Amino acid sequence: MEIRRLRYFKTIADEGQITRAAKKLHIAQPPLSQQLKLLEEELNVTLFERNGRSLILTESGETLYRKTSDILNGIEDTIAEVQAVDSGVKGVLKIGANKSCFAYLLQQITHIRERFPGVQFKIREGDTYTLTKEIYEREIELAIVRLPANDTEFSSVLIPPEPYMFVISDQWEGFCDKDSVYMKDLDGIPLLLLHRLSGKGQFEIVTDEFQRLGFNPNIVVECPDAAMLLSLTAAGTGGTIVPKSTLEAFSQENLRVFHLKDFKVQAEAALLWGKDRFLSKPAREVIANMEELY
Amino acid sequence: MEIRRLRYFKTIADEGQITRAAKKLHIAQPPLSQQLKLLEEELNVTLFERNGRSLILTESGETLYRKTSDILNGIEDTIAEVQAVDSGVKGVLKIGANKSCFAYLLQQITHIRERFPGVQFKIREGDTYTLTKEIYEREIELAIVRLPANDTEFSSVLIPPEPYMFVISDQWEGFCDKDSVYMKDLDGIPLLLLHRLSGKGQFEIVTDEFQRLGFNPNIVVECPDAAMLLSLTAAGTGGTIVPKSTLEAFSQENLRVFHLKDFKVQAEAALLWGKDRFLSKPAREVIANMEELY
DNA sequence: GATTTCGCATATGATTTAAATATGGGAGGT
DNA sequence: ACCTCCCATATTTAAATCATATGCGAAATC
Repeated sequence: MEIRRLRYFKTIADEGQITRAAKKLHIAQPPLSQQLKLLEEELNVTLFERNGRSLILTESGETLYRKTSDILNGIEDTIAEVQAVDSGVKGVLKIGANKSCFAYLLQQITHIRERFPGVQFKIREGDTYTLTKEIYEREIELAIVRLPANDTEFSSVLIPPEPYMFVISDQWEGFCDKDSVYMKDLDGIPLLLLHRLSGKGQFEIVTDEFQRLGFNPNIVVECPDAAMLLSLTAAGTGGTIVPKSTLEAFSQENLRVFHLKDFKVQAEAALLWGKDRFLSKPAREVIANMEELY
Repeated sequence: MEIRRLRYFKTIADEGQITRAAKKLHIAQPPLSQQLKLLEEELNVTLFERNGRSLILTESGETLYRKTSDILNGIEDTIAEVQAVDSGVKGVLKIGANKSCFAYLLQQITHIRERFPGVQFKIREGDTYTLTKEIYEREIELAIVRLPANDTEFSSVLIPPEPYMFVISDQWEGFCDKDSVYMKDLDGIPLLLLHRLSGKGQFEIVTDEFQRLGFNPNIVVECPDAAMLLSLTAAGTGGTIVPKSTLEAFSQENLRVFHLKDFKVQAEAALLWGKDRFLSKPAREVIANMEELY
């Protein structure tokens, strides 16, 4: 049973006449008579009682008529929904980010919510390795992660490097009173560092930098979660080194923040997605927005 | 959006491959590729992400896929239901009858319930005039009525005439003790007669018969409802004259029944339906059954 | 009651649409 | 590097749909 036939049938039933229905459908009368006949033959059912010039629905016809509206409306709704999803008006954006990149994620979510208020978000958190794997397995479309990352299978928008900041509790006694420090000032301070679950990451970058300057850092905590790290820091466990934007996302009370004057390495992050992957409208919008911003 | 396309789409999604889907659909691969493309163009949406030889549903595609089953099932169910209604397996038989013809109606309902257990009944009760009007207005398909009736607009199956019976309460004192009586025996007995709301009917037939024999009946009740009539009779109000079958339908306690030896007129009834009207399967079955029986 | 009007049905030719065959190209697998 | 598998395009063939012309019967009008 083709939908055109159903639509024809409904119009005939509505108009109570083939001729009038044909006009409404912008076709000639004979093909409409023919299509009705074909529908009846296909269903092997008499749909209209023809008596002279009057058409009256049979019981089978009534039955079909009652269902027809549901079917046609269902199809129209489906088309509308599919197009809404495609246009990004509706849908789910599955996106991941490192905790330390949460500030960027926050920014993009805000942006998408303005452009496409109907879009839902499924957010994954994890280290760069985990998230790239999840892109590969299509569990997420996009990820905002700290570099380095395997970029042979991913396209990316680079986010401008941002400085690492040193953070320590404002209750910490005997620390310098300016707003920037040198690496040597950290000597002896217990350090809490971000640690990735696998692969080379910031932990290695920071420790390498210490080694370059000839220090041997006193690392007391390695933690993969930036929010936890800052919480521990605020509690006075020690000092930590995090990218600047991380501080914006997880702003915490009782923290003092310092520039690190001779810490040359900067935190690099990027928005990643699968090479040649189909991307939803919201995903494309995030990419476009990132490219414009950075 | 044509259903064929939807079916094709669903098959492709199920099989995850155009080639395999084409085999399942018993068509060649190229037209299937083409139809998928046309569907995408029609919706202006990308349904599958094509990457080399793999087809993966996009979010829009997923959305469409989820709805497609509902739509296709809905259509199949509808077809099945329409055909069921047409074949009489399901449906509503709208039928009317005089109260005095209720025995025939009972018989036919029993018959249809055996043949088509799914059929529902809408029963109208009324006098012949009312019921023929209801046929004309399509409120009922069939009517079993006492004659005479306007037969220019109706087709009919005649039911063999049946004798009128005289009925009186068994509490009635001083009445004859045989099982048949003559009209003259009714002289003086208060009579309760069926009366139609309009047109000429049994009331006139019975009174005419009395006049033919030179009696002047003592009519104390005129009532259009046979069941009420018999109830009044059982209560000892008087005697009544009804067709034999009526007694079978509304069998009542405490009644004595007599043949009327010199009452020549017999009760005539018929099954009526609109000339050239479309009739449902159950209606046609009732007609066939009636024709066979009588 | 004759005539006109209206609406459905059929027939035939034209147009559009779908399917089949043949073929090319790109991604995986060997 | 080769072969295999699968999708896409091009072209031809078949089928379905539509339009035009026309006939027929029932209602409406005079």
